[in-house]
Amino acid sequence: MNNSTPTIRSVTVADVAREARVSKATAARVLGGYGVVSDKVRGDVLAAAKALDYRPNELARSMTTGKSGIIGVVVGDIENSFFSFAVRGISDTARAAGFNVILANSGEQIEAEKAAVRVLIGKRVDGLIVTPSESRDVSHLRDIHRSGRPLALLDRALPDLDVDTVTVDDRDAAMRATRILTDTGHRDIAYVTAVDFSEHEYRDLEQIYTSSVRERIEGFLAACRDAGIVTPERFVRLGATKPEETRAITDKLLSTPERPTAILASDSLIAIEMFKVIRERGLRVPEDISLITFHDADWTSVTSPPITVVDQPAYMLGKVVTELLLRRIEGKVRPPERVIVPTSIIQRGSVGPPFREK
Amino acid sequence: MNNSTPTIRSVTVADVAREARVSKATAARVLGGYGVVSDKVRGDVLAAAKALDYRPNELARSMTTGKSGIIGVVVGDIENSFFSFAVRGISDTARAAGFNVILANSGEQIEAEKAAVRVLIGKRVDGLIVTPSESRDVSHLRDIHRSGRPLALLDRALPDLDVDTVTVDDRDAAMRATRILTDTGHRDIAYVTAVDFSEHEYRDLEQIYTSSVRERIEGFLAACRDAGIVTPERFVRLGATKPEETRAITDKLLSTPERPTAILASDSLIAIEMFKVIRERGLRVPEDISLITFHDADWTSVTSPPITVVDQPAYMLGKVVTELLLRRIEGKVRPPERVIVPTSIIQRGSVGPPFREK
DNA sequence: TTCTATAATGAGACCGGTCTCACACGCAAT
DNA sequence: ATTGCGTGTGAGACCGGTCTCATTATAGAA
Repeated sequence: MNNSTPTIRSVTVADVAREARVSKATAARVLGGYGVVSDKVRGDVLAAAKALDYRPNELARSMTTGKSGIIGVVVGDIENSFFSFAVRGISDTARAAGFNVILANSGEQIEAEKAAVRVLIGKRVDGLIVTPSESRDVSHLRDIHRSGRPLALLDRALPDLDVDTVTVDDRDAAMRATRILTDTGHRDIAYVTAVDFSEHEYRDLEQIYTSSVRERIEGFLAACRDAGIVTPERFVRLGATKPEETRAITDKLLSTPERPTAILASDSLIAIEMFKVIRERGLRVPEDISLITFHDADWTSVTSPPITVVDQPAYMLGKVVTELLLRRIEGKVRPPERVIVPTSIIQRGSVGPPFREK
Repeated sequence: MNNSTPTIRSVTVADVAREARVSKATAARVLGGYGVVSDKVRGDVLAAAKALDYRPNELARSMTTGKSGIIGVVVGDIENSFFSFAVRGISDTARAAGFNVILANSGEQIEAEKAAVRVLIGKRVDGLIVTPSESRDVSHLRDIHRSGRPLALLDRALPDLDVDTVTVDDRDAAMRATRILTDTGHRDIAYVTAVDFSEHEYRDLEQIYTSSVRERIEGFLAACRDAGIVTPERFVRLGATKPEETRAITDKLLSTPERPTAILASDSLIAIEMFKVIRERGLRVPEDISLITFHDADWTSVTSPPITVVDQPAYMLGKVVTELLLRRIEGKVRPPERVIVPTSIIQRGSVGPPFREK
């Protein structure tokens, strides 16, 4: 009697076969649902399986078939509700197709991303969905692709990597959001984004290795220039990766006498922190400062005033990227697709004309 | 040249062994990091592995060892930020111990929960963390436990199932929150919760099969009775599982002339919807109606006024339950633990004396 | 009746690792 | 010179499925 290890050896096809008095091959046929078997034998095997409470070992099944039924997902930050929704879209779509999802968080660190990819490849996932945190180092992604395992990119495009990609119209969305601000009369607009960077100051686009971040800055700057604003980049701030960083950036931004009269935040985590700082400083939105943020997070509709947002269809993004990946897993050979999902702007109450005592 | 199937057969230990001119067993020894090998051979094998870009097949490894390095997690609703945080706590703790996580969403449906458990068992996860949606039907959980696979329960206890369990002090938390309301003078307090139920009316505790929901109702009713409120159950509402349901409940609750003067919401998803309805009806918080909710969701601190909440340490809950599970996976034999994590109440501005034109 | 096509079943290889066991070799003790 | 022991290596079974191929039984055709 071995009670040190309580693990009971699980029931295998061989056990069922023995119980049903048929060969392992035959039992496997009915249990695996392939090949042909007579109705009588099928009944016997099924009865034996039920009696023994047989549960197929998916691992062993995966070994031979080479398919694991698992999709690996690497996102930048699950805590960000934009990603939560995307992941929900991925999970739902995958599950509907009979796939499971292993989720890994890269924390936007390239090394963590590489490690996650390695682990998932080791687990022989049937395909990967990645939110690449950098466009400089894509060797690990190229490896996936080369190994024949389907790869699809979410939210961020990689110019060097020609695979299925689903993004939103970041550049355009940033332009439209900025235009709302300039049309209302703003000339001093801050753009605050989360790209990992030691300094908060922006120098030029060459610093930015994340496509979505870059395109949004481009769009922001373009719209500003269209409106005749001279050096719009003076109010671009990077590195709002954590609440404390965002707070520091916001504090500094609002402390100068020629502070911006409007802010465009690149995600809702940044915006909520900025909103808190704004309120703590006794400033009013939109009378003292206007605010627009990317992502229609739940909180944006319950503040006073509610916040004008760029609504990114995150769930849809996840759904579409998964559909693309699944098609490729099914072996359809076709040129890689680059889908750009349109965004819309939900105008609420956080934008007003600039306040400026002259 | 075979370009119909781009899948390149992956490099195996046998390939590496051949390249390094050693036996498969020896190559496996250095690659797997077990047994003894001479330094020379180790070098040869490692060089061959690097040259061939060998990646171990975790699936095959799991087959023989019986361990998959995966923890299965079944939660009620990932969209709920309480669970997001808990899952984050689980993921972080698991990853730190070298485990991966497969996440499944039950949507609080017992059948989906059973299906998820079956799939995860099939994948031979090393252990499971489940948020049981019902206490009536626990056969599938008992099966896990019986199969020798460690199981730990999150957020909800099961009286019949003696396994590691981590919950919060739901009853006590509900009492404390209610007492804040009664101390401020409220006599007509609504309690709105999310348990799946066709009707919204509450009859008795026998209806409730989810421990946390039940304990909270108990706590709420007890605190009301302590304050001398006669039939506190008249304002208990069930079935706020979706925004539309919550909206319907809230509308009905606020339409009657003897409407409640305070509300206690069992989660932040319910509370945000109620808050919206309250505002749409032109009611003010806390002048016209007081509001407390479970879970310190981000939005609760940016409304005007900010919302008083029961702060549940969701991340900590996930962390603790994972630690318990990991210990058991490591084979430590010990009696099951039931950990109750304390909550705290964060008083903000959503509670005031009852308004009543008499 | 004999031959052949077809259906049903069994035997065993295989997937890619782990791990047990046997064996060869070298060196110290007897 | 013989025995003994430890170290390093190889051969091959094993995990629990899938799947190919051979074999047998059965029915229909010649």
